[in-house]
Amino acid sequence: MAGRGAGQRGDNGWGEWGGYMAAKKRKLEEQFDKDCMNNVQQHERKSNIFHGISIFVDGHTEPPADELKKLMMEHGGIYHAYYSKDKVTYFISNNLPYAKIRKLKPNDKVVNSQWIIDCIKQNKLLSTHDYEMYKDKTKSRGQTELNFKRMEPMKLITSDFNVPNSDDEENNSLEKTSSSSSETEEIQDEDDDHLSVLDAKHPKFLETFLKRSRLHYLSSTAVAKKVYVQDLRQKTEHRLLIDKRREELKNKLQRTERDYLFKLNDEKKDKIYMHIDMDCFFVSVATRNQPELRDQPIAITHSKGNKSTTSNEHQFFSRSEISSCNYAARQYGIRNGMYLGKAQELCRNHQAKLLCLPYDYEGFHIVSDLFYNTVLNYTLDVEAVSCDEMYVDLTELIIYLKPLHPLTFVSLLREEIQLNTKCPCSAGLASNMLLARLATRQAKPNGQYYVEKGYEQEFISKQKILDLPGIGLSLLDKLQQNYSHHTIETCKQIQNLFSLEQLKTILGKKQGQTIYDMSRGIDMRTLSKDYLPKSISIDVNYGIRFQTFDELTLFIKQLSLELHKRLKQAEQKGKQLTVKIRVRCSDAPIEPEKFMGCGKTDDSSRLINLHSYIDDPTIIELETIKLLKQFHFIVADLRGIGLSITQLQSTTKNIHGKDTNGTRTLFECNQFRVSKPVISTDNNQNIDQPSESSVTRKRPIQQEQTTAIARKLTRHDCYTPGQIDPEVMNELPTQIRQELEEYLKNPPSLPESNLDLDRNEIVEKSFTQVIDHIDESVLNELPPEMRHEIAMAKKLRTIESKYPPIGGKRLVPITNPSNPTIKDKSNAFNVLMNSPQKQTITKKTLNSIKKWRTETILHEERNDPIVRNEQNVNQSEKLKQQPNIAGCTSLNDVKLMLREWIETSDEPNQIDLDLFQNYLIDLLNFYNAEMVHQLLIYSLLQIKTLTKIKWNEKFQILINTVQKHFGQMYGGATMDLS
DNA sequence: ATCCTCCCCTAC
DNA sequence: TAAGGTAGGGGAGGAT
Ligand SMILES: Nc1ccn([C@H]2C[C@H](O)[C@@H](COP(=O)(O)OP(=O)(O)OP(=O)(O)O)O2)c(=O)n1
Ligand SMILES: [Mg+2]
Ligand SMILES: [Mg+2]
Repeated sequence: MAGRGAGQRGDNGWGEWGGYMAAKKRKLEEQFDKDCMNNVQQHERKSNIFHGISIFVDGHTEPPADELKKLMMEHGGIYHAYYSKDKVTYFISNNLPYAKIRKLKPNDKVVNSQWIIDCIKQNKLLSTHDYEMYKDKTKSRGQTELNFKRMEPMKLITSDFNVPNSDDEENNSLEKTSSSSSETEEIQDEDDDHLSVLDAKHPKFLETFLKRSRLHYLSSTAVAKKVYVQDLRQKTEHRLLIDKRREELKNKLQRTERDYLFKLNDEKKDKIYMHIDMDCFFVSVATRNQPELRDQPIAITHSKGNKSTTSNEHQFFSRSEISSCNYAARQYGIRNGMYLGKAQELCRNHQAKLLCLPYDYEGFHIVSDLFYNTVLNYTLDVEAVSCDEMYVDLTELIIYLKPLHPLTFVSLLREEIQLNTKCPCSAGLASNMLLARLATRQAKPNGQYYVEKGYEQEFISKQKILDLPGIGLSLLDKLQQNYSHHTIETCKQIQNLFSLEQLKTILGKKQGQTIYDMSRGIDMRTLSKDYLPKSISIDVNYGIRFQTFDELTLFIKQLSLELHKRLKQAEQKGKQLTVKIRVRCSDAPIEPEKFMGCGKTDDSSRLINLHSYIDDPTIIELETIKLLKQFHFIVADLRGIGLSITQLQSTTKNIHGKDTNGTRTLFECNQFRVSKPVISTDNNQNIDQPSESSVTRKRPIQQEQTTAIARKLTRHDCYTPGQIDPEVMNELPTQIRQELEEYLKNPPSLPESNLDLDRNEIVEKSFTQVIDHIDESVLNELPPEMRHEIAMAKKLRTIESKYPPIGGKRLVPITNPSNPTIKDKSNAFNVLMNSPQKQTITKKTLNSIKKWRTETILHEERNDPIVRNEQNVNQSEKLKQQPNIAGCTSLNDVKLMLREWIETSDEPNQIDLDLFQNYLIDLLNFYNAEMVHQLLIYSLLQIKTLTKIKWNEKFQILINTVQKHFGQMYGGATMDLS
């Protein structure tokens, strides 16, 4: 109460707030209208009271950060998007979490945002004295526990501000953390890392994140290996090397009886596939020089695992993910991908201690290269799967070495791998890839298994469905839905319980067929040897915490640049850009359990067709922002973003992809390529080093250019007349610039964007951005009209209803708006606000629910597959649900709501209008034209009797739209509304 | 029918 | 604390 005392706000204060609220839309309009490429924003200078003051806003404040930013700029101050020790004079925060309070340095001042408001109100720089928070802490460090107790009253004082729900946890964690004597040293050691260590606002975030992300490592190395194998395949030197190695092997082989007995029935048709995979790869690598450790349970995590605890206390449950765990750990039920906390718990139950080792990316590289090269020394019939795994077609090799049992060779091969890498691996052999892969599972750890001819049926029958590649919990769940009386587990059950037709109905045509085949051990795939990328993308769903659109823009710039680099590296350009966002579900807490994680989100994506093949970072950035603006989301709620380039075309290869033997570059990820790969195997027979062989290779494009262009032009209509062919520009030194110029001349069209409406929506978006930060007590004192507006906006976010597609223009048939049973689970607002134009709300909403279920099942319980599939809402059932608006379904309720709406607003808000319009269309689709008719009549009557003149025009548009829809349904008829 | 967009799922 | 990326297959349902 102190900060914004009642006395202060009386006349002046609230008028100002009102004005402030009213001015908001205009200001935000300005902000979003400005050139996106440039973050520098012009602000009208109103005073200079904050001259020399710079602030850093942390946590959730009221008003929100972007408002504070504007206020600072308007009054001569500086706003920093990211904390920097030297530049920032004040932290602005209403509720620093304890973790951050702990790290405050002696001179750091945390000031309540009210200070800024009050300064502006009085038009002078006030002392921060009365606004400082956590003061005691900053004066006497090293006595954290005491300090905190003295801080308590301070917190109480600020209790009329938003207090994060995490507060309690923080309090609880105090005793333990504060007693550590090394606490203060830690603080001093931290420098720029100071606060909010690294979220996506930090300029180095992306770099750091990618460097540390294991999943990024996996993705990038998988591609790298595919490229590597493909490159090698075209090298004659390497083929000679293989011949030599095979010859050597043949000479030193010591055959036993089984070798002489082994025969392929038909050397032309029979196949021997091998799937080979390193055992607990990351752990094996990390322990390859201390194999004595391997008897105890080990996991690879980012967390050191020190905080391991003997209690179940919430705050010590580590959400650091286990990348890989060894077999000693698996014995206790620990699995890859499991949270460390859970693993520690499992260990504790067995009186064991889990050893946590850090990632050794350099080691992974070395071992992975050795692993690949050891195999590739014998054959090029290899399909890379990942850094620790590949398929090999052994047929030809075994024929060459005959008489030889395949397992004899595999034993030798695995021995050699073990020798070279000091890491174990396992291999599965069979007549097709599927069975080979399943055999590997059987073989692990450190073993091999051959599903020989005649044993295939027996083998497949006992396999678990979940072990089939491509079948996960979701698909299994779908099957389970149809057989609730059995627990479906094995392939045998699939064989017996489902006909092909059934499977196709349940899972779709292709997946049905695939599962039908797989459950019978049938797999007709062959090694795919021609690797052609179909998409190149970058996703970040971690550490995404923005407060202003500018911060987001800055991050997009980095993403675009990174994506550009990847395209370059892959020598690809693309014609299509897809932007994907993840937005915090409204029912999800602001901060998820996992630190800096994305939590439960609603996802949306949208693509744009570019008019030419591009890889330019600026274009990517520009288009991304354009696409981004078509979504409706609250910047602070953004939790993830992804850019993807598709419709790729090689910049060096023949267009028709008819494999011009040329030149494929090694698409390697620089972050992880910390040292040159070790290429020598023990036997000193080497394969060319991947990176130098292909990355630097000059490409022979000139000769092919004209034909390439000719072919391309006949193949695609991707060039508008008069446009310079990018293929030609390609070879010019100023290529990028020209491309950009060209692009700017002919920007791709955004089919349904309507500028006016766009802007309108963004304003609304910005408005909704604030509503969460409005305190209840504040709300109550607002004038009725404003209160209503806020209430409506809030409703929109919590009710199950829909929001019109971008541009609001296109009329789409909307079949089903809502389902009350979903209401609490899925955030309709995010889903619907971001719904694609051309899709029904129904579908998107249903998907969202499904996803919610799956995520609950897969993520929260993902290591506990027993807990799944309960409340599945039948889709056809959903279609029968009443449409509703703001939770109202009955005619009377809706009428009451309408009346309130019309009564309290002089002018209808577009969001509300759209909401209503779509509700009416829902009703039509629900064959309740009668209700539509009554509601429209009623509304018109209200507008008339309450003399809301400004409503007429907008409402007429709504009516026209509804009429049109009505006409479509009823053969051109119109409703009589007179 | 087939294509297109926007998803979802799976795998490492 | 923690580093939840990405490629590719495929389905739903509207557009053509
Ligand atoms: N959820 C996962 C799965 C895997 N990986 C990483 C770590 C693994 O070591 C590597 C290889 O994955 P595998 O599926 O081959 O698993 P492992 O090699 O660890 O064990 P296995 O012996 O079962 O192959 O990928 C990961 O980071 N997160
Ligand atoms: Mg493995
Ligand atoms: Mg593997």
